[in-house]
Amino acid sequence: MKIATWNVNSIKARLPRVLEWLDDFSPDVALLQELKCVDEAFPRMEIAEKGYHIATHGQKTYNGVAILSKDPIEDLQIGLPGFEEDIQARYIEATIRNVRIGCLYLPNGNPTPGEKFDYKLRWMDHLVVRAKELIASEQKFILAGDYNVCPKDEDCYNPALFKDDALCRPESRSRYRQLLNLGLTDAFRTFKPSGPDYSFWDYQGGAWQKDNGVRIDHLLLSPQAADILVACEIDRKPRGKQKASDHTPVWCQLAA
DNA sequence: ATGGTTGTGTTACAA
Repeated sequence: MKIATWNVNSIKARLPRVLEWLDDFSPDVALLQELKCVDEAFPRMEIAEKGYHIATHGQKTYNGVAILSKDPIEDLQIGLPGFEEDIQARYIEATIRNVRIGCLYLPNGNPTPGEKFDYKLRWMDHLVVRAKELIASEQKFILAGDYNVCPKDEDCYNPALFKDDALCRPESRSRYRQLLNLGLTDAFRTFKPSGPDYSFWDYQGGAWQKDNGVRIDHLLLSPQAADILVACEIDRKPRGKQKASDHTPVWCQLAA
């Protein structure tokens, strides 16, 4: 079972890239972020034609998350449980083939300090609470998406430049580590314990050509899911194409 | 350097 996460930066602008990726990579589950459209505007028909069930949580202009799945989508949950007052469309969760899967788009949080950074930290606190609940259920689960967190300096091409960036701030990193300390596994680091491997490159300044990137898209696995993890990779190919998203897909394979 | 990307949706804001 291949599960991929991809911040597409507008599903409307990215539809040709997404459709060719579904053909080429053929994920069993695709978790998309930054749809930038309401549910009614999601290109449901084009994606269903590729053989996917679809669940979306959209919003006008900003944010928006979706789950695409070859298998039926069960027990759909819209929004982060316990954070019902959040009006931004940043979380969707469902069960697919007996695996609980959360698709998240964490707030960017810049500039720091400020209201946006406070919102990011509050959002992460609620995510930790949700992760604790899922851990207690002892089921196979994955929390994947655009975390907007560089876990360590090695996940950033220029840590000094990002010293005060919300992606690298100690407050963001400590909350990310809280998730790991609950027993969650960073699927990517299971196979590549160290090194510069990025999932986002800014559109500006030739960042992609210079490999000036950051690793901020993650798949975190519960112990029961990590037990059956067989692969995890960053697929750089989509980032090199015309009209690319600024993020590239990250995927893992479970023996399920 | 007086620059600089992309997307949304109207001309500023978010990333």
